[in-house]
Amino acid sequence: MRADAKRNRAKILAAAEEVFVAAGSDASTEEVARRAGVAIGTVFRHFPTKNDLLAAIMKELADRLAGEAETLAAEGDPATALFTFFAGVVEQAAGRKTVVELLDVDIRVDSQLQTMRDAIGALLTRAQQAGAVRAGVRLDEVMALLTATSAGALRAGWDRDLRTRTLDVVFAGLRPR
Amino acid sequence: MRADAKRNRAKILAAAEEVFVAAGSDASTEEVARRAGVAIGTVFRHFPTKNDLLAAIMKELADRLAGEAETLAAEGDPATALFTFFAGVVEQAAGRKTVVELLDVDIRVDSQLQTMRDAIGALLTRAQQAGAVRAGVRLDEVMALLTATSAGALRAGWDRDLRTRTLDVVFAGLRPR
Amino acid sequence: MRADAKRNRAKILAAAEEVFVAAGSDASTEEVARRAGVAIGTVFRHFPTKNDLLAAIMKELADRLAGEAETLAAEGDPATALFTFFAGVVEQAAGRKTVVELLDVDIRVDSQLQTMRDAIGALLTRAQQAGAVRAGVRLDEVMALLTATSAGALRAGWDRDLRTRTLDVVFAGLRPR
Amino acid sequence: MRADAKRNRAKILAAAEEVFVAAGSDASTEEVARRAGVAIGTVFRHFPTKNDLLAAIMKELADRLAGEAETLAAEGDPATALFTFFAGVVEQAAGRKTVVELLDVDIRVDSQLQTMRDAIGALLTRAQQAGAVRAGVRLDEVMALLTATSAGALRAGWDRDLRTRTLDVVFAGLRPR
DNA sequence: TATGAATGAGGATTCATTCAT
DNA sequence: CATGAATGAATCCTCATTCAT
Repeated sequence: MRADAKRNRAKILAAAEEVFVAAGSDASTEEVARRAGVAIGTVFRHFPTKNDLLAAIMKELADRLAGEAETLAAEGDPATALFTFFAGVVEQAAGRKTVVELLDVDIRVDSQLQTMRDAIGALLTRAQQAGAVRAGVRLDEVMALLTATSAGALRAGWDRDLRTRTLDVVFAGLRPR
Repeated sequence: MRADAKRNRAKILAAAEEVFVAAGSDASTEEVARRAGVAIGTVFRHFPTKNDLLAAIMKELADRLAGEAETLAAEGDPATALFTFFAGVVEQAAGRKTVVELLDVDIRVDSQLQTMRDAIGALLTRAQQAGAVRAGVRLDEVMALLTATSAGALRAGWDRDLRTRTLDVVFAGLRPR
Repeated sequence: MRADAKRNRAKILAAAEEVFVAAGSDASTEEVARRAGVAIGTVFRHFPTKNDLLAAIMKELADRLAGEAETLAAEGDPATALFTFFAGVVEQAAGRKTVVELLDVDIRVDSQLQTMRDAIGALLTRAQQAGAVRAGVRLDEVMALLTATSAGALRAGWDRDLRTRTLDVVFAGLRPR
Repeated sequence: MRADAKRNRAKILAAAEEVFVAAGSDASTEEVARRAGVAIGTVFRHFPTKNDLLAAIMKELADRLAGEAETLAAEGDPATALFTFFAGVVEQAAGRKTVVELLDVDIRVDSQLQTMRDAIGALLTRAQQAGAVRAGVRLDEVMALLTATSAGALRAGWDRDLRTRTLDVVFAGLRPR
């Protein structure tokens, strides 16, 4: 791929994230093109269908989150890393920096997203080994809570205080009694 | 309003709930009319815009939930009523019996929904008085968790086991240490 | 169907015939709407896809031709009726009064067009019984020649003289030696 | 023109014939480029518009047919050469080996195609001199019948038997009584 | 009031053509 | 000269909304 094409691809992805986060996944592809500063044809050259574009955003997001989770698993304090990660994701959602709406679609099914699940799974295991999370908790419900609260923060527009208080409850629920 | 008009209004609301729950809020108004057995013009006579129709469904839902909450507040065990209610809402969402997607839109703003908030607030207060919920927990985060988990159950299609395990965490987080 | 709707349907069909004959079957549906004096949505309400519209024109044409053939079979001179009909079809094609382009699509397959085939078959049989057409000639090649010459007259714009001379050859080929 | 450019031109023409015959003349130029193994820009460098490309194919076809006709005129039996040529063209059309769709566009107008007309004219003259074709038959209707039956064989997909029977009628019509 | 036909803006997608690399 | 990315007009189709019947 040529340099300018790669640059455009990135611009389109960035614009798409903004647009779809702001207006939901039925915002128009035209709007994405406008925000990216390219013609509509360019969007479709890079992503042959609108769905491909949405999938690409999802993949990007999953990769980014997986990276963050892996870093924390490698470097962070096992007792707090999961909570740090969790809060960070919700924070990003609230800041419209990510596309949480897409998180709850097929997240357990799509093999492309397995990496992210694995990374978060590692955080969970380490937190449990450190005694920071109850042994009975499984990855499934952690993912469920993560997507649910991220989506809430994003769509319902929870303010900072509400986010904190809500996560307090969730984290308390995860900790051993 | 004439009797047949009132009957039509009810038919339309019922059809709209079915349709929007089944196909998301961008199902067509035509589809609602078809399911209700009326012509499209009749739908728009009762609800001048599609948004009005969605709002009416939301109101209906809020009223129904408020009723359930009030009943539980009046008759239920203060220590468990909130949890019972909470689980019931999530269960309805999972069973597509309600329109949770709409719950997180303006739920604190819309004065029409105040009643529901109040009813749930009463459940919370009583649970705290009974020592079943930590004193520091506020209604805002309870609502946040309720909408977030309901939406998750609905959209992401959590199965019964996952719903239970997820709510276990939330409820543990609400209880005193 | 309401009276105005029926009127519009007819206007659309007429416009479509004109447009598709003039510009080929990839003329735009917009153009048809414009020519019919209705909005684009009206065209699609009557014919949900462009293909449905093309099919409807074809059906209309087939019905009209079947009617003409039946009339001639009932009333005309057996020895000349087939030739009269044949020449009439080619003449209509030349006058852009019909949509010959569509004739050669699936004409033997589509059951809706069977009627027309049958009517022309009757003409052929009677012509053979009257000794005006060789016994060995089958309906298939008559249809083939009919569509081929009609399409030629339409698309290649044969003038009157050329049409006559071309049909002279064909008719001579059909007659007994 | 450089050697590689000439080679590209040929590759493009060959690919275009394949593509347009297979998918009709509204196949995309991209598809032609892909089949030719060149970039889209190269196609447009050689043929500034899609129409130019179609015209070039037509010219090629006309030249090839003219060649065949000339060979037959020089070497063949005058009494059968025209029929042989005629049947050969229809056969090629049926075998998708040529682009008959284009034959009926401006075939009398375009001076580039005069050669082909002349060659077929020679076949006709010789056939008439040999007494194999009626004296009154003119080149125009022979061309008309040729294009009409070729187009029919191509587009309507006449099978071998139907082609034979149809040409039998045409040839009978051309012969003296 | 109910009906359902008409409207027309909007949206996804395609493709001939241009032009920077 | 070749490449292939970018352009943007054009096309099919959908759907909220209006309005004649």
